[in-house]
This record gives sequence, C-alpha cells and structure tokens, in this order.
Amino acid sequence: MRLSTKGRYAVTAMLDLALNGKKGPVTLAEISENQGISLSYLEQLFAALRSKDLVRGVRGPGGGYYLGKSEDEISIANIICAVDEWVEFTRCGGRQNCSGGARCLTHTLWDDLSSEIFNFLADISLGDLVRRNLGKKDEEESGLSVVANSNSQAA
Amino acid sequence: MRLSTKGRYAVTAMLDLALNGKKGPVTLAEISENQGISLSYLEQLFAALRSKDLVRGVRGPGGGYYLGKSEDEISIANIICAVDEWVEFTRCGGRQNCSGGARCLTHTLWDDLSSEIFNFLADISLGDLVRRNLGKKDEEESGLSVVANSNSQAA
DNA sequence: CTAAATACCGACTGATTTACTAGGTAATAG
DNA sequence: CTATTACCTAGTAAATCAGTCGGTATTTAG
Repeated sequence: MRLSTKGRYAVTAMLDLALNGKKGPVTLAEISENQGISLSYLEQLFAALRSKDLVRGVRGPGGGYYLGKSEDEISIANIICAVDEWVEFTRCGGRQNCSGGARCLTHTLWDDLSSEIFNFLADISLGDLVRRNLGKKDEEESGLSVVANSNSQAA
Repeated sequence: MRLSTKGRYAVTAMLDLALNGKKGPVTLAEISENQGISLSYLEQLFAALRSKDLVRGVRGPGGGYYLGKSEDEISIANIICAVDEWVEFTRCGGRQNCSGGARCLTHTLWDDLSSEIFNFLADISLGDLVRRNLGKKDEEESGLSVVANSNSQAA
C-alpha cells in the first residue's frame, strides 16, 4: 500500500465531491477553491479517478463532476489505488525462491501486513466517512468518538 | 499518515532484525544482503530508527544492531513515523476557521480517517507479525489464512 | 599495538514524484 | 456565438528516493 500526500489530495477531493454533489455536479474550480488544491493538479487526479469510474464528468456550462458510483461503493482504497498506481511490493512474491528463506519470510510478512492495511482501507467507504461525521455533531465535546472502531482482523 | 516505500524498507529491515537478532547483534551488511537494500541507505534508515530508540548499535567486530525495545513494544506506526518524519496533515486543524465550514469539515473527516489508520498500525507490533507467521506454517497449504488477498480492485 | 570490522557521519547524485503553470481542444448550455 | 466546463499535453522547480563515495570513531582479534 502506498499512502502519500497525493492520495490525501484525492481522498479530500472525493470527500468534498460526496458532500457537495448531492444536487448536481461539482466543478473542479469549486473543489479547488474549497480545498486549496490547484485546478490543474485536480485535473490530473480526476483523470485518474475517471479512468477507474470513480467519477463521471459532464462538460459545458453547469457541468462538473458526479461520483461514478454511490458513496457506499467507493472505498478509500479505491481512491488511493486510482491515483497512486498501486505498485506491487514483494519482488519475489511466492514465485521465485528468493535467496533461500530468510528474505522470503520477511517479504511474506510484509505482504501480509500490506494486505491488512489494504483491507482496512477497503472497508471504509466515502459514505461511512460522511455519515460518521453527521452523527458526530452532538457528541463533539465528549472527545474522540469516531476513531478506533476496532476493525481488528488481526489475530 | 504516510506509507511510502521508504517506510516499507524500514519495516522490512526491522522485521529482519527481529527474526535474526534473537542471539546477538545483526550487522547492516547482513540485512543488506538478506533484503537487497543498499548498505548506505540502511545506515540512513537506522540513524533515524536509532534516534527514536527503536534500535541500538554496537560498534566493533562482532557488533551490529539490537532492537531498542522488545518486539512487542515496537509498533509498525513507530517504525514508519521514525523514518517518514510524520508531517501533520490538516492545515487548519480546528484552530483557524478556515474559509467557512465546507473545507474544514472535509479536513476533519480526513483527520479522523488519518487517526484511524495510525491507530490501526499502532496496534500491530513487530512481535505480532513474527508470531503470526510462526503459527501459519501448518495451515500453509489450506490457502490463505491470515489475510484475504482478494485485492480485486484492478478489475 | 596493529589491523580489521563495524557503527556512525556528511556530502553528493541521478531518477522519480509532487504539485503546479501554461496553453491548448472538445463539448454543451444559454 | 459565446461562455463555461471537462479534457489533454508539455513543461518545471522543488522535494524525495535510493544510492555511491569517502570518510571518522570505536571495539574486537591476533
């Protein structure tokens, strides 16, 4: 898994789109304004998002972007993979026997961890984030209620 | 959170150290050999790890590195933060009122998600990974037991 | 004591990525 | 038609990545 600032920009932009796109398309100019991301950089990100059908563009005046699927069908992992090109990590991935064991064992461990992180992010949808926040308004003063919902597929 | 290839190298190296360092220090030359990471790059990574007391170096012949704490006291988040310098994400972080709401809402959502990812990685220790793998040997042939690697995002 | 092994340190480097600018073309609404 | 928007390509300064090179400091072995 690769979670860079580029992925952050993409997730942030998609969140903005999910929040503001309920009644019509949202222009990149609006997202740029809202989130402080340059327009052209958004264009690059949305080209990648569009190629994975995560967003749908409408040209012309009154145009902009819709989500390509429902909020609940778009996971955070989807978004990050779309812009970060998801390179495979393990170079020996089970196929080669990779210098005898010690190395491959470590790679297997890393691969397992990497999959866990991926699954964790694949389980969180845009809709989750949006709904979670709406429900949070009341409990705002009582500290952290949102975090650590213990998706512990470890162990 | 920032999970780059640099963090991967660090976690991989620390895993190697946890696996091979039971009976004495492990040299960077060995880790370099085992994991295919250049010696000088390892030196850079271990300088950062050392500054956070995650490893302890011993000079001279027969020297090398020990873990700075027990396997169970070192989390994956610790390792990644040590080498990746953990920059803060939200620029407006509750203090400023940040252009009126829509933007800050999105930032809050991102911040929550970021905390979740961090907590997830903070809950996995080196010891967890090592033990998890040892217990896996038996069930190896019965497919995947630890992780569902049905990463079907590439479609 | 000497020599080798090792950690430790700093400067430099090509390649890649990041985030952005500039300058377009294509489609569509009014 | 014209304005607005998506969509596309090329370029770029800065940062980061992963590495080389050339050292110094410390400790063990002979």
